[in-house]
Amino acid sequence: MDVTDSRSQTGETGRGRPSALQEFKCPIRDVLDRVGDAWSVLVVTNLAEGPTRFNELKRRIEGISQRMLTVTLRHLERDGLVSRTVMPTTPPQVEYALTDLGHSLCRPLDVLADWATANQPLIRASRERYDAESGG
Amino acid sequence: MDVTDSRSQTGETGRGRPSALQEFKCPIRDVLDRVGDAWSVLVVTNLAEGPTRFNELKRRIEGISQRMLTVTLRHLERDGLVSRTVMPTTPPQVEYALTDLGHSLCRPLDVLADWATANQPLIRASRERYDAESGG
DNA sequence: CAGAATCCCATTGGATACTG
DNA sequence: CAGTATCCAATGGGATTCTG
Repeated sequence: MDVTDSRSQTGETGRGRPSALQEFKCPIRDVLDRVGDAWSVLVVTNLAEGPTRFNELKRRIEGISQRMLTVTLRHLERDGLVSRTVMPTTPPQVEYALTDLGHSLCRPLDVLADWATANQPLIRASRERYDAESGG
Repeated sequence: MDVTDSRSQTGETGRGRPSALQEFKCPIRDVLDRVGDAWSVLVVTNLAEGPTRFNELKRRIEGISQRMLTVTLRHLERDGLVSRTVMPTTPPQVEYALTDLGHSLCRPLDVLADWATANQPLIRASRERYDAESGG
């Protein structure tokens, strides 16, 4: 199963990915990795509005597969960014919510999003210019 | 060759990855992707100190492969975050530097890094707790 | 020095089917 | 509803080799 991360404790897979920076390169890389993950950001953003149930999240984050939503939520829960509450009903309901730590991430995320939004036009333009010069 | 991104213009690979959010999900995702990329951040951080040549970068970002440094620099150049200057010497020297846009990214990056640094202990602790409960 | 090209395995992640 | 398990295609990225 690919949900378990016991691998990440050895820090060495053999070849695969660097794993290098994970340990000795940049001590905060593993934290940043979660931000780089597209789905994680989407999930955190959605949960910022309030506690949400599994399928509601799945519906809102249109395009995410069931598997990735599960995996992403597990990661966020493991990191203490998201809490998971099971309601003993039939059928069972599970509610996900941001923890305080999770909420605290929203600010840095907003700063980054603001930068991205503000500079997206320049970046897009730069890409078109680059592609035009390369291709022609 | 995997350096070309003509794929990203169609926005559809067939199955592979979502590519979904790339276009219609989160318009700034493609920008954020660059931040999520471990190497990109490392390169930008290093260039923030001043213009640097290829092999000097490779030496400083210990662990990066030649291929990934090339690919990463191309991406950053395409996005207009990094400039590439070829000095007509023998042997040729190529100097990479942050553009104004590249420099402007440093602030949001710092904010994020500060958050990561400040909260890493909590996250680590949460992970250990989670792993202990799951494993035991 | 600064890359480009090739080879190839490891991880990613969608699709699908099954469970409590 | 809220997952878990399995299968498999596509991508990521290190290692290696070759060039101007």
